[in-house]
Amino acid sequence: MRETFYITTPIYYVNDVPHIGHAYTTIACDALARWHRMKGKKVYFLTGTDEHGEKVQKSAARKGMTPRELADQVVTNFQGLTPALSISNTAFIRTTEPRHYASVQELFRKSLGNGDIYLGEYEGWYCVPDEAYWTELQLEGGNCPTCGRAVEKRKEPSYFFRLSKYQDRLLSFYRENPRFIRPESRRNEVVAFVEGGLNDLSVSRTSLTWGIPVPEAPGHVIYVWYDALTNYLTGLGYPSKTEDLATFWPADLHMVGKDILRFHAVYWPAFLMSAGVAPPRGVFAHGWWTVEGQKMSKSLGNVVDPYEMVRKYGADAFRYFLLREVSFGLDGDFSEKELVRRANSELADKLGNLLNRTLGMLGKYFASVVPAPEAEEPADAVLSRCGRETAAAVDAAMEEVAFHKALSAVIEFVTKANEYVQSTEPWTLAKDPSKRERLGTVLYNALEAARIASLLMSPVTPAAAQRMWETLAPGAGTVEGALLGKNGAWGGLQAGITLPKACIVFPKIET
RNA sequence: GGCGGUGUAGCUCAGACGGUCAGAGCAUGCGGCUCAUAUCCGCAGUGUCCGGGGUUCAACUCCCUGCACCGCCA
Repeated sequence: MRETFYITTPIYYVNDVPHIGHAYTTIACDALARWHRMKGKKVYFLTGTDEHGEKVQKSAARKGMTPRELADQVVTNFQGLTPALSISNTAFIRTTEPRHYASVQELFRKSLGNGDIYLGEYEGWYCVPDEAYWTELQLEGGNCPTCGRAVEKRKEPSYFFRLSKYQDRLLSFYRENPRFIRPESRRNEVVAFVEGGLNDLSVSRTSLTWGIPVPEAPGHVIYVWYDALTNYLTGLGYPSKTEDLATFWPADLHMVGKDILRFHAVYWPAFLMSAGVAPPRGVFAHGWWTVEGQKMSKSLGNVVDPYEMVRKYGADAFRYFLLREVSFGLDGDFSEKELVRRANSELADKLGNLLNRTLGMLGKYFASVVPAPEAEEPADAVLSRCGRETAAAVDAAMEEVAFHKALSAVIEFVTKANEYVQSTEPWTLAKDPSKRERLGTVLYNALEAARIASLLMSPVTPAAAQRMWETLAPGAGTVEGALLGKNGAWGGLQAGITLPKACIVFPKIET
């Protein structure tokens, strides 16, 4: 097992307003980061913002600000996601930072130096009023797709990256690293795309001013993807030979939405190969959300605001729903009714109630002091085995980035634990003084199941898991500091300690 | 137009190498418990496994074909 884990979100375009898509990617990364930390790895988790380009420049001009002033103002929309969604990122990068300029220019120089970047001419359909280029395909009825006005063919000098040269190297890279692109179906698409041949890529513009200057080429500004993708390297300190860079590069996983898979799975490794830097180990393309059965769009006014969801339901329930509802990688439908249903039925009624009902009996029958487990009966063995198997199943699921599988395994285990309580009937045992040892054993096992479950849930519902953890393991530190190997073993619940009489971890959401 | 994928209970989906594979969850109906956040547990279903051919002793599972939907590319 590798001892380190470097995971990234895409950098979000600062001109956008955060929506469920941003939240989704970030939450998925956070759950993985937390999981790998729990396995004892050193984790670096990077997120940030993309702040250059046409749109920022124009928005700023409209507001009478410099692009940088605007960026400084709106970057907080994304930085605020960290506390709101309980995100545990290591760092937050902005492409307007001087260190990023140095990083991009250095990478650019490398490819310029070996001839992979050359000066050519970019030609496209230009909309004068919008100051934007469009490709033949993007045009609508021969006109600008955003304003509908006529476009004209224009040329400008541009630096190109010799992407065409990398077709074979990319294909063999995919072959040698079958898990580089996931899920499988997306991998096939990318391979087919590359097999179809690659065109050289325009990586600079003279029609743009808000961006990173091409070194020694006045008037040229580095264009979108070359600038944006490089953030993953800058975040670790590139081009300085920092300890972080040595420790964490190549990245283990770039988490992306399916719309930007190609840039990450084709362009990015090619840029790196050219510059003599190792390509990342993995890219995972996740799906999109519809909202209440409809496509999410500004014009429909159904854009889901993550801040509002957190205000209404709490970060844990929101995170849980996003990762539980769909097979990770596929599209899903976001429905508040479904969110509430899942949170109430699975988090409150099954998981929360397992803990609370058991604490109630512990208070009543043992003055809240945890008894030591005595002679093991078959039902106990079944439960503890299930606990161990669940931990292994969650581990396997997280390795394949299948959050839905991990979570359904935990809920299944919790259901088994509730069945265990139901079938052992501690309330009946309590009426017979000769069954006191058995009663103690049953309650111990039920509490232990809740403790294991809280640990396994912690990457997805960190705040609630923490409440459970400090209830069941008082003084044992935070759940974030817990290790799966050490704290996840069955029997970790300490006998003799006094626990609270009740603990409502997930209040029911009233509708 | 090219390549790839999907089509299984009302809904969302699982179904390794063809023979207890016809399943789970939700929703629905009925029953049980009482420790608990009116929570938990049990039982019961319903299915032309998209249509049509074929291979086989045997196909939801393999092959061909038709239809529908989706993705990527052009």
